[in-house]
Amino acid sequence: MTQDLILKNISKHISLNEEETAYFISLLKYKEIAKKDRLLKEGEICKNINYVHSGALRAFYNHKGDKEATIMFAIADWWITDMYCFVGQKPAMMYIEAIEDSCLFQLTKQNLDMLFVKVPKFEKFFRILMQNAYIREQLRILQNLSQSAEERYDSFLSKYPQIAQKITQKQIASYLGITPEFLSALRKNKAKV
Amino acid sequence: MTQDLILKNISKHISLNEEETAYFISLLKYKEIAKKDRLLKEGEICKNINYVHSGALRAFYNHKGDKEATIMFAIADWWITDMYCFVGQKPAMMYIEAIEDSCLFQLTKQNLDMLFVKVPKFEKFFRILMQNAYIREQLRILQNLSQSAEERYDSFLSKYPQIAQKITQKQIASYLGITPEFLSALRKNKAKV
DNA sequence: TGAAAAAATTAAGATAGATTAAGAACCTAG
DNA sequence: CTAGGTTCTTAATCTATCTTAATTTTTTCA
Repeated sequence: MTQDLILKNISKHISLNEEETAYFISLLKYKEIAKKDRLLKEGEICKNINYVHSGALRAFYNHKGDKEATIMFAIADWWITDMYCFVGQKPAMMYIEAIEDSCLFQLTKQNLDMLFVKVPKFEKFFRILMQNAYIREQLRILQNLSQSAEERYDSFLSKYPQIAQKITQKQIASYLGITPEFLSALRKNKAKV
Repeated sequence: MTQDLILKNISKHISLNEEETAYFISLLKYKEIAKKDRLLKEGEICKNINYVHSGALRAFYNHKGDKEATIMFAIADWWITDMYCFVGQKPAMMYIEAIEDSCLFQLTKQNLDMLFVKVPKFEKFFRILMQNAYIREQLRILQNLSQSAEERYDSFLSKYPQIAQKITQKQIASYLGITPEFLSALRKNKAKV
């Protein structure tokens, strides 16, 4: 367990002195989670924002108790939470589940708020993090509105090859908004050509 | 032309003293735009982020020269830009068009960057703005993945009644990701019941 | 005010993608 | 190493939504 990676992630956008670094580290909680275990369940208060040190996670929404809609994947060096419920400390709408054994650093809402007060530079860091997340989601919407399932599958593979390796077809399908059966048919078609 | 509204918008999340207020106002450019005119065209560098003082705007992506995908609407007291292209000062992917005669306050990227340096509180303001935008887009993705066109139409009407009044069926359809013909059929169905 | 343009509706035929069901190929835990 | 559970595939059938095209209604602006 080392904070090197998360500090490097932070240093992409802001520089911290020793004191600030030490304070930041003091607020982090280290957590290991086994494959298939859940970090967050629907209805629970979403207490933490999570930095993925290693492993892979998936956030999904369980629609009417059966169909799963995958909201996002997160692999090493990504941040993940149910942002809506985290910022409002409301019961979660989604599940967050480990796809592999994973190591995380967690920040509670309370600690993050303290961090913003004591080291205001972190406002900038999270401003950029939220900005990038917004841009990513907006691009995904644009693709969902304008592309066919096959085009979206191709985009996904070329944009997130490292993620595609780690997950099942079923999970890819639930991210693309199609059934696993239809994805299977798409793949068969592509293989032919 | 008065900055009251935009200052009130800012004061929802941060407080400014007189000097900061004056400096902020000095960076704003006031702009009026007539219905149907375009604030931004595909390929142009996206120079500004825009606060809507009055009126209404629509951001859309023009897919393969024909189908339009509406990314967002913005009415009074909203902010709008092509965020991806604004932050990277890249050629825009989208069009931004006035739905009605509108009045805006604009901030260039350069002025916004200066603002962040001189009044770091604005990092917090934009952190919250981006956070809310991210949450909104993520919720929209969730709905696109898990709901039928009719359910999305109902959500849109109940979430944005003020916007729904100002726009055409065609624009609603392009926001929902369906054809105007199909939306018309949905509406006919609802009217029956 | 009236002509032209744009939007909305209707309806018929087409299709992308869903559903169901069954078998084959895998994990994974005991 | 094996049994039971997932996951993946295949194929038939079904359905939500698209396409096209014609007609009506509404809006625009000269």
